[in-house]
Amino acid sequence: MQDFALFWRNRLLMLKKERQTYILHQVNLHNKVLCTDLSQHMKVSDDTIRRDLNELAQEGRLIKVHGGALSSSFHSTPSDLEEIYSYDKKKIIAQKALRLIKNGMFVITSGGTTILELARSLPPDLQATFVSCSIPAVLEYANHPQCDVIMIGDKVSKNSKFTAGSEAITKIREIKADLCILGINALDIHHGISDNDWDVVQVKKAMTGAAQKLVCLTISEKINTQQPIQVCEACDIDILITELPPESDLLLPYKEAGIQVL
Amino acid sequence: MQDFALFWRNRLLMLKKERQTYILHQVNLHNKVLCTDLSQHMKVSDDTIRRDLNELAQEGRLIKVHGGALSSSFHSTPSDLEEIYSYDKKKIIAQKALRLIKNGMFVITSGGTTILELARSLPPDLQATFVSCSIPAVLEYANHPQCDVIMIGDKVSKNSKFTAGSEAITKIREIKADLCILGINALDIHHGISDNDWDVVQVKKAMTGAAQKLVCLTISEKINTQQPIQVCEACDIDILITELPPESDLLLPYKEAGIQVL
DNA sequence: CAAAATCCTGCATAAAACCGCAAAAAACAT
DNA sequence: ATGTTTTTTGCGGTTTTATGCAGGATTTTG
Repeated sequence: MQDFALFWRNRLLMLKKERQTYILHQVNLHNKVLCTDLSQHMKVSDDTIRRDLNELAQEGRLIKVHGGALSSSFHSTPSDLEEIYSYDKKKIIAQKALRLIKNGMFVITSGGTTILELARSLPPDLQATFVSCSIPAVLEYANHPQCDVIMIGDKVSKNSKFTAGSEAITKIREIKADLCILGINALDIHHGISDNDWDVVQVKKAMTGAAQKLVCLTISEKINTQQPIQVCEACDIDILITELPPESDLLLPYKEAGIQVL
Repeated sequence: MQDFALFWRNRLLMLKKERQTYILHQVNLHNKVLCTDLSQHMKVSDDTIRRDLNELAQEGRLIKVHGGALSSSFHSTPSDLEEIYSYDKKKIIAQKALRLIKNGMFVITSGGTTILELARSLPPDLQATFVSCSIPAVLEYANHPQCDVIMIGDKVSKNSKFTAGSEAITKIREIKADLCILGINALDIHHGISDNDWDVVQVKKAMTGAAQKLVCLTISEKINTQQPIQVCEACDIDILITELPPESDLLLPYKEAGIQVL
């Protein structure tokens, strides 16, 4: 009977972190959560949930509103200023990445603002084929006069406007591109590339295996940071591009790990 | 199953901020919104909507006027009267088509401005799944708070921003949806539905076979016109929707051919 | 100018957020 | 182990927020 008690204790009491992970999952899935739903669902008081939401909101992982919370990616909000701030950096990154793309190449890319900047910067006389799951990226590529564009289809993940699912991954696995260019959200020498969205990670994982060379684009702020879910090891990266000069100290460990830094 | 309760409560209750985001979205799309429309759509009182509009107006996100609100982005006078006129027709068509879409349905649609208008008019509490090859349409569906969206992937046809090819057609053939809703460019009692783009026709052909019911949307100007390539026969259509009242003379032949006219 | 629609203002109410506080649990140190 | 500190959680009471409703004022419309 002690086992029984233990069972229920394990069943009913969710650790704080467990709860918060679950909350984030729900928020990213449904774009919104209600305090009352969550408290009923995991059998804790409203206050506890509210405290969780406030903490998560303070970390910027969601947006707290009266009655619940909304996904932060859902609503274009204060982070826009920061986006504008790093716009210049992304432009530099895009320029560096451009040098890798040659005529006739087959390139598979992720989404994200850095990739969008790359797509906008493509020289008009380039003739290449781009593959992506990201709807905004595909639209941007489609504006190019010469390049071919292939959209990977599947269920659309609404907050981030990209397709994800087993169909998408199967399709990506059928591809062997010349380059895979990923915009990444966290890179650490030990934890490799990581991200906080399950679907994004699955797709990126598939993409890393779908090309001869793996190129990663990121602003330097994201270097030496981690996110919950791993995409791949750092040593899987072939080329790393940031806005910093290649000889910067921050990048030294990655060079030593055999990554080409631009 | 516990998720089920959460599921429904999420759909019944709309957070204030959620509402306001939705309102802004509508305003930016249509350049105007009516208080009464909004309150009916989201099933809250006029007062609540008015308060929302006032708050948003105070933040400068829109311009409050008697009876509703206008987009603040370009309050330049609606220059193109014809544009507005055909917009009204399409809005009528969209409203009629809405009545066919029930909760839980699986709907496959084409692209085009009429379909876009339909996507924008979906009631916020609808829960359905939409499949499409059209990138603008998918983006529009993805803005809906509840509906699932599936993008069919393939090579992107740049001028019209939709995917087409054998992969897409194979994928469409795997689907059996409740409804297929096509925005069409030409309809004639003898030549059926026709279009002028080879890829569009191939995709539409596949779509007509991928659903139990075929619904066609078109403004009356396109009735009794022809285009070079045929999609299907007129008698394959189950339901025809135009901006005209169903008893209009123009539509008589189609009724006689066994098509339900709305 | 009159009727209809829309708005504002205050008020009532229910839900949600906040504030301490105390108990329980977990982590830590001895 | 055992006692101490820290963290986490739930509870009661209070304050704030969100929303609908009723009326009278105001605007639009024909």
